[in-house]
Amino acid sequence: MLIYPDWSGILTNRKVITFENIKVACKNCSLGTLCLPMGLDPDDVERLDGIVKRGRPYHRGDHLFREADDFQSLKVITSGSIKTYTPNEDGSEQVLGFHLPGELIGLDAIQNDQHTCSAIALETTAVCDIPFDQLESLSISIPSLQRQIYRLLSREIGHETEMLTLLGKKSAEERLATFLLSFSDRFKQRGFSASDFFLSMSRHEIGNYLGLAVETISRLFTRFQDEGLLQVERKHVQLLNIPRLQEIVQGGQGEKPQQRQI
Amino acid sequence: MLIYPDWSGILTNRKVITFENIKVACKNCSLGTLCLPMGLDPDDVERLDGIVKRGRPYHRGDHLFREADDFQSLKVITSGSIKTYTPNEDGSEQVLGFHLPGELIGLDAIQNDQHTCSAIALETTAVCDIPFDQLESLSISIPSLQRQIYRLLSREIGHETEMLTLLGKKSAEERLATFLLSFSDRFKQRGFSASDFFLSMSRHEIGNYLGLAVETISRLFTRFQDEGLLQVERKHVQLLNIPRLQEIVQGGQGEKPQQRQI
DNA sequence: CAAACCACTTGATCCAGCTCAATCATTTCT
DNA sequence: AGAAATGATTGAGCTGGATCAAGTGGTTTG
Repeated sequence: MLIYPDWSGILTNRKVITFENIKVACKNCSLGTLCLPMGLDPDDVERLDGIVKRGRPYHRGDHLFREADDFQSLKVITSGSIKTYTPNEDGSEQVLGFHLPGELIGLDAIQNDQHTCSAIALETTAVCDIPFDQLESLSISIPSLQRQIYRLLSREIGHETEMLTLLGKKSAEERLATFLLSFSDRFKQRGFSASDFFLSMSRHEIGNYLGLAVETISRLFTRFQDEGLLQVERKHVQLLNIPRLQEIVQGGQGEKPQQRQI
Repeated sequence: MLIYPDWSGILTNRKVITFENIKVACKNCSLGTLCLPMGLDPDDVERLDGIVKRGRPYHRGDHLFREADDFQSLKVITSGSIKTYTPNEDGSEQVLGFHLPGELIGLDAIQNDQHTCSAIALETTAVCDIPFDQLESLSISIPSLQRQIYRLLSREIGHETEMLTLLGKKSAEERLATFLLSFSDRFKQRGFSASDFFLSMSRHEIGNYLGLAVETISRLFTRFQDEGLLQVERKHVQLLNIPRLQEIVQGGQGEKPQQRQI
């Protein structure tokens, strides 16, 4: 599924090639408009290319990094998908996000040069590695890159802010609808169908992410299907009534304005 | 309460002084170790001083900015306290945070040069204004400042991540204990008592922030008081058993590890 | 190809926290 | 000072979603 790099040359045994050295060309990458180089001029993208590395692809269940690992580089997903989560003291975890191609992960680790969450591949996944110290140096000499990094960090804050509202105020129904439409939008942005896609994560992980029990997720899928909003079979989802889902996200039917505070 | 600037000279009418022009000296500020200049060397702090402005103080209920306002500058609180929140379509709101002296607000606005939340003073509050375009320029010539901004943005992401776990997984009791200990720590960092302080926000706002009803907050305060964990009267809180509150934050009594996923 | 396992679904029951409602206390307004 | 509005507390009852339990189908393993 999704955009896929061509590993054929690499996987033949003509020659041993260290993955570390594979040259990546942001300028040819289809993710250009979503990814870090977005809005940079061609010369600067060239310089960025100089520090970006592509590593070996990850398989389902492989970790990109774990909480408390030293922070070396930001990762940009180029294909596949990633789950980030924080392991809690007890064996449980909080899922923080699901990440698609073009998205940057590891931003939380800049603070202390140490990862504060873990990242695991949900399917076969390729990433670009951007060593952060080099990115930092480069951003001193490329103001538009510096600006871009500020914006990306700020965007991440904005995303998390939206999640706070989701978890603080929304009903189970609203949460799942929001979740589905988020994927719909993101797939669309990436040139895929907005209404027919595969979710790479389990019901359990969806529930964890949305602050709901697995059973609730399962029941909601059934309910949405019964109401003709979607068709779901295992990980395959087809949205049949996006406008109605959008209504649900807006607060479903009966609003109730809250009294002001202060 | 808290650190207070001396306005006496300004408020006399010897001379009209525009507040915009008041020179701020980060190097003399008691918040140095908490605030933006943290870790910069003295020369660089001097240059930062060149762009920092102090405006007129805000009174309870005044807005520092509102959602959708153009983004001009980051704000650092120097005294008082601020609530940030996102107004929802209907009249309700989601409280995003409560901010104390030394804390930076407006970081979410960098993304689109537009504020995505509103900020309102909970009491008389003074702030420093840091015009962001100037900060950005300055950070190109001061690498350690650039680094500091990256870290602050990353730290904000980390905070919000913790809130996601709070809202996604914790019980009402755990949420309020976390909330109280967060203030305890932050007051302590600022040189105030860790166990005796005033909360400047209403029960309603606490509830909104923690994803709980007002009544739940009220009942929990009563319960905690009955259990001897704290003494509360209106906005005045005295923590009597911080270790026990810490236990509650850790998950109270009976843990229950969750099954792994994947 | 069976056996074991796992993800998911569905049903039944339970309960933490919400909602509704009444009372008080405090602040603000006239 | 008295009235009105706002904020906080407390009680009673309700409910959305959790938990517990059982069953189903898909997938992996030996």
